Amino acid sequence: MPRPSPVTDVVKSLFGGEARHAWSLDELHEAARVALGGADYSTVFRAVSAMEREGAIRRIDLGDGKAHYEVGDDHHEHVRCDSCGQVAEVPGCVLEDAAAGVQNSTGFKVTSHHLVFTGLCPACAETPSEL
Amino acid sequence: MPRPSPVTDVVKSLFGGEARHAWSLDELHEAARVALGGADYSTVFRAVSAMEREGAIRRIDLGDGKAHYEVGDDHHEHVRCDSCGQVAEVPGCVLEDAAAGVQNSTGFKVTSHHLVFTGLCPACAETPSEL
DNA sequence: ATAAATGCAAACGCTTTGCGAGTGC
DNA sequence: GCACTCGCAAAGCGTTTGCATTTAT
Repeated sequence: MPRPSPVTDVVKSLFGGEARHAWSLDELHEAARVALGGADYSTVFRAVSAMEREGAIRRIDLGDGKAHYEVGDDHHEHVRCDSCGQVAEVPGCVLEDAAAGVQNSTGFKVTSHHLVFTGLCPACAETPSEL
Repeated sequence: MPRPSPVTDVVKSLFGGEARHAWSLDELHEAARVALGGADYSTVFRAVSAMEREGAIRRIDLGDGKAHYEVGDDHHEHVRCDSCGQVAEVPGCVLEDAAAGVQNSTGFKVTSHHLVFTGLCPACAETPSEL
């Protein structure tokens, strides 16, 4: 077994922790950097890659050009704030049956889907001046 | 006014033409290169950017890491084949009301969404050996 | 001359990899 | 000594931009 792996451990704990979902590599890197005295981007990347390979986390694309990762237990969709970038998750999956419809209308055998709602989070929706 | 602009013209015509949807820059570049004797990637990019700026086309993200563009009249979703990458469009928009649900459950003011189904196109679903 | 389109090459942002050094066991 | 993690630096990949050239008016 591996012995000390501060960076990797921190990354793992980050996913274990709080309600934070959909980490980007930047965010993970920054968090790791803060938690320890410093951590390299590539090390964080490798930790994340390993976790993804093991199936512990899943990579998702939120349409902002960056890769995001989240713990891969349940399947759900996301809402991303156009203004601040905050991401929240949508409780249920509204698409289970929609997939069937798609299959009928296009002939594609739908195996998965990828949905992101965008809009404004409660906070940004209130502030008169957005970005 | 601009005078001769072979590349740009070809790009525009490509969008006007056939049933081809969701062009990637590569595809546009290749098509333009074939149509004329040659065309530069950046020129194609600029033509596309201009069209996007004018609202003639819309950029969409199909989750394959590349930018895709399509004529921006109606709003619809996509199905992309995991095997060959072919993209088909899904007739209706199944999400109009779903967005309302999301808004209720998350508090986000949903202004847009971005959905891509993935799976296997009819052809790839039949062939026993896929990529 | 002027304005515009083009090609070329290089910059960029983010992801990914090669490699050498440090370190528990 | 070995296996493993880490950091550094550089490579990749796709997108974007700067600049000099050509060309139709």
